[in-house]
Amino acid sequence: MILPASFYRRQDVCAIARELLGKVLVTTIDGLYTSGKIVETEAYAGVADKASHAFGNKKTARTAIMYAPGGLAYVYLCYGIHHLFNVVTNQAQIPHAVLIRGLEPLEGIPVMLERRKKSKLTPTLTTGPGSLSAALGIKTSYSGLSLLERGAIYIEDRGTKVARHHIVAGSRIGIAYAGADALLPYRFFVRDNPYVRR
DNA sequence: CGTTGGATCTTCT
DNA sequence: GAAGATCCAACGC
Repeated sequence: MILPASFYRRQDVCAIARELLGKVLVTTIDGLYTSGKIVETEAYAGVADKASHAFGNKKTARTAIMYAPGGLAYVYLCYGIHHLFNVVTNQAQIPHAVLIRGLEPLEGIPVMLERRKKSKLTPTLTTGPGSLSAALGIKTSYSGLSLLERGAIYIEDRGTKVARHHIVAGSRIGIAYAGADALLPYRFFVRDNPYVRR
């Protein structure tokens, strides 16, 4: 089943990030169906989190959708090249989000290989947030899209459970500028999964 | 195997 | 005008 609004609109963004592990991200973009199991996520805890785009209640044209009720996509461009896919969580005016960082390919693998211009399946196909977005066809133009219906992008629960002892928490990647907040254990991933960045 | 640097462009100062 | 929630090919060891 597609994850409902009640899943996304809870208070605890870290719990949501942890529970997204094992769920399936599905896209139908340019008429092509692709999917993959989520194996790595990061939580961004809104106005008090220095690593978040919404730190200090900052609102810009780009970050505005983070202030919408949970259940939307937040996609933005990083380093001018990479489209990073996030899920908006919590209630309206509380700009929490979860970055999807790693995916284990399930369906549409030939399509993903074509989009990444690769000839064979290796973990680099969908390891890392920029790579997985490219493989699934996600672009910044999809920012603000609802994940609650069977549209271009949604997230499903297919009954896959990740055992608690297979989930590891650690510090987030690439946010050294956030000072003490860079040390928070807001990154979650599946232990020993090849599609998690080492 | 570890390190380095180039690609590329939106966003905010 | 500078920096950024990155990736990977090309090196040197």
